[in-house]
Amino acid sequence: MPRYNPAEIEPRWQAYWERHKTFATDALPKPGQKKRYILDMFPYPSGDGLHVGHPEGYTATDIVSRFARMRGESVLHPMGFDSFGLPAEEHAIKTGEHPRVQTYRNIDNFTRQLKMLGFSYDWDRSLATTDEEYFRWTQAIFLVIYDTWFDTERQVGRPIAELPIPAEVAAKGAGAISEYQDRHRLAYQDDALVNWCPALGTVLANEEVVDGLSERGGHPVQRIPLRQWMLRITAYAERLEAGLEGLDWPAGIKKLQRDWIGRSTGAEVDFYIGGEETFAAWQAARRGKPLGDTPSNDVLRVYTTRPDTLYGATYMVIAPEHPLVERLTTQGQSAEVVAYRQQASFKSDRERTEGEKAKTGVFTGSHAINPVTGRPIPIWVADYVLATYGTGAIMAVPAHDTRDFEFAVAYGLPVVAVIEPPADFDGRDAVMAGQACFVGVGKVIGSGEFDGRDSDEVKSAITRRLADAGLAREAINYKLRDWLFSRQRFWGEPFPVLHELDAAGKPTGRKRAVPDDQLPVRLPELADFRPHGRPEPPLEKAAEDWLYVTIDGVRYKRETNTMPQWAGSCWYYLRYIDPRNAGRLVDTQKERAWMPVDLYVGGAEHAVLHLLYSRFWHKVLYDRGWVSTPEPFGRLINQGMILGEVEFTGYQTEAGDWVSSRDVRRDAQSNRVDGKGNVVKAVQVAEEDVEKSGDNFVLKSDPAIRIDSRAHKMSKSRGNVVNPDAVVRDYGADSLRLYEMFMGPLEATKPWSMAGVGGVRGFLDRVWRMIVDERADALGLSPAVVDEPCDAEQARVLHGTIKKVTEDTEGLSFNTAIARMMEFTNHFTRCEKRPREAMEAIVTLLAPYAPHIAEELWMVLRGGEGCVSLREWPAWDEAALVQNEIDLPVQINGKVRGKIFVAPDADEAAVTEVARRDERIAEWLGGKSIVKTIFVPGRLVNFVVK
RNA sequence: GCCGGAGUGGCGGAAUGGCAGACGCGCUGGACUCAAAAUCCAGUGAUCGCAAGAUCGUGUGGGUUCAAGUCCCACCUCCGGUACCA
Repeated sequence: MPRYNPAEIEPRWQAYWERHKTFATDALPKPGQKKRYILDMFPYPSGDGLHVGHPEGYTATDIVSRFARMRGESVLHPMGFDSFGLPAEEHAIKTGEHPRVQTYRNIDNFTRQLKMLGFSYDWDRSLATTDEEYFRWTQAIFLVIYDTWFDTERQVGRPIAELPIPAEVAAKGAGAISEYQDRHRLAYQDDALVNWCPALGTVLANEEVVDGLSERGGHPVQRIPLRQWMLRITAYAERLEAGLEGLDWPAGIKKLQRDWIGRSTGAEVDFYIGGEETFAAWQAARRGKPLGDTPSNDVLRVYTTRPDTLYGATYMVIAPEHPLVERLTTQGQSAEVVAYRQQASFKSDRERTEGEKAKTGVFTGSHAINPVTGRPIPIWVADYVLATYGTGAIMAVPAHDTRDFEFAVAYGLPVVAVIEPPADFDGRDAVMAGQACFVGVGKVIGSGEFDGRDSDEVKSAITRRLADAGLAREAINYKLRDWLFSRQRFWGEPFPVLHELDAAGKPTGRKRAVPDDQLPVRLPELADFRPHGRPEPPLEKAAEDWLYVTIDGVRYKRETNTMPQWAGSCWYYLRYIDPRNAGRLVDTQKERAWMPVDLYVGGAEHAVLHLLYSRFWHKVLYDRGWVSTPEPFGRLINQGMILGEVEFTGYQTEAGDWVSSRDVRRDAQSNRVDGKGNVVKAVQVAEEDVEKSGDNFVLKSDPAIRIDSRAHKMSKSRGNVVNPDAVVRDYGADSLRLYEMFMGPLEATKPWSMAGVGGVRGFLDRVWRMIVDERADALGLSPAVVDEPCDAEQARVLHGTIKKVTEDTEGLSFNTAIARMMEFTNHFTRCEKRPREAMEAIVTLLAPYAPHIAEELWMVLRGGEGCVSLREWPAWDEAALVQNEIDLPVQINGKVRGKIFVAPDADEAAVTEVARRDERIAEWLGGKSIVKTIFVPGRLVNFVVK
């Protein structure tokens, strides 16, 4: 009884592919073949093993890869592991087991699971970011970045040796030059705030801090300044933004990146703070002189995107950290300002910006002069202005900015409208009276010579006028900040940087790169992974012989920070191209041959950071001649999230009485309560106890009780996680693959359904029975499979299926391709005679989707002749698709009233003629006159009657 | 608040402006069986009707069109992201 038995078939074919290296990729694309680089976002090998979300994207790329190979393309389809990361280190702290041990154990498990699913990766190219041969090159790339400065004029990264040194710097000697270079490198050190948790004795990543408390333990977290490595990604803001244009990425992802980069255009304007008496003289002195890069010390410089509202600037605000705060604070205001600044310093950026809190601030006691009105306006300190954006100071225009308006209302500052809202604007009068805020475009008023013009047109006009007067200049700003690149962690790449020490063992401030022949800088062996209780990195605990090195007689201390997890994932796609190259990060010829990535599939959670960081590194490598394409990833697809099975949730009181979900609310303590305020608990309700009533689900036993139905994210705590191992055990890998592709569009969020897995398994069973004789003793062909050609209808189904599956696979519409293969199977299962050519074709079409069963059936059909995975993709015959008669809907006034059988290419006259003869149509037309006939050849005919 | 995405049978979903609900799950009935499972066949949006058939139907309200799930306007709900960037 040769039943379909995936548990036996699948491991056998996996072993076959591995033995024959079926999916090994040549070093270069085969001559004459199109190259296709198809990439998955590689996983972090967590201890929990593969999640069913992983195989979703991996199956999609596997189908595309197998399909491309069958169409004669050279495919590069690799897989690896993003294996640095916090969990392994935490595990080490807890158990004392080295992170490396756990990491590679997890990688082995992931590899086993991925192989179990039959993905056609070239496993010889597999890599892990924790491999020394890999991070040797991560360190080398860091040194390329370290060796690069950004030439703003030419918008290109160049070797630091080419950085022009100003004469006055050069005059001060080697130390000054080196310091000057350090200030211009794309990798530089700066003091930055880190999350230090004294209770845990460790520094935390931002993701580990929730509401100012540590995620684990809930201990308070302080922000303390520490010397950090930064990467100057802001230098590339312009190019990262511009480069998005040509990418075949989802529009939403591009927009997210654009918003993250946050380019805005406007003006920098200098406001005089030297007092009213000297204003005129100052103004005269400024005339005709362009604004310098550093503002003179008698002005407060602001950045604004709304120069058109300058006449309405009634006060100014500076950030609490602004360098001018102390100078601007008068004696009388000092106590208040000092207190306010101190209070603000306790809050993290996140706390300061979260929620729609009331705005707070204090008056400095000083005034600036509005350069266009000549009137003095007060300068306030408020934390709604961020020191890290623009100039850290703003001109406040309460009439035309909601934040400024709120602040002005709170502190009784004047609101002066300088833009008149359009006549049809609702709160027009309130705006004009200074009681509301209007942010739109309108007519400029109260602005001297600019009155009466459109506000958006005045923007540049006013900037030009001020620029002539030496008071402003056009400016571009980005929200993007430089990338804080160091972590105080053990399990990461060490920085290949050495800090020079003087004879006394004190740092001189000078640094040098670790020489290339000394890479990689390996992690030291630590006896103990527990935090040492100081905010410095764990590597400070390393043995002296690791920590200190002498080169050419100079003693150095190693950098002890490590790189963030992003580092390894920034460039892994390049290493796959040439994974064992010991001399270069990637061979130039191979890189030119395979790059860019043609299809990149992964979760939307990486829409911003990973994809932005990778693009940044890639552009630096491009500028420095290491790679040949300006962008790494040509086409990007985000797979949707897979949710747990749909759950029905009801609510019960303590006493066990049902409460309708309509009456359940959250109280102030966020308990669930019923209408009377009694606390209720959520309980799961079985599907069979629930029925639909109107738009809602209700309890069958009591239709007055409404039940919630929803699918939730899979989570351990919810207990709805689906384990791929169990699915493969119960249904087989082909069923898991096929189900995940059949659930719905790749990019959609969709709930899991184990019954649905059973459904596609049923389909594979049917395919099996269509071809295999299940009643025979040995594996052999069903007697229904015959060496005869298809009849006309079979040919139509066959060629229609080839066409649909080909087009849908190309378009990544896997769900509809599978549906079509099901229709094929339904049709041929009903046929007494199943022509061999049709059976061979369906097995070939199925091969990318369910490769194991396809190989097995191919063996049955062809008796072990070759391997279907490498077979040529079938072509369809358009001629087989044409029908000699179709049923054409006949509409009367847009409603289908009948169908007629006509030739597909019948013309309007013929169709009308046949339709009029049709009994039912004639009845509908009876006594009415046809005003108009709409005829769509081959689709329908519509009579408009009166 | 803002920015995305989505609302179609009991459920997942399908539909270049042209027959709404392909395909799958579930359900109902039938065949096979002593019986069950498995398999095969048929049916399955709602309402009315013995039937032929009719009417309604893609979140809501309006509009464009011979024709709207699809296009336009206004709104509602859900999901995801984001948080004072001047």
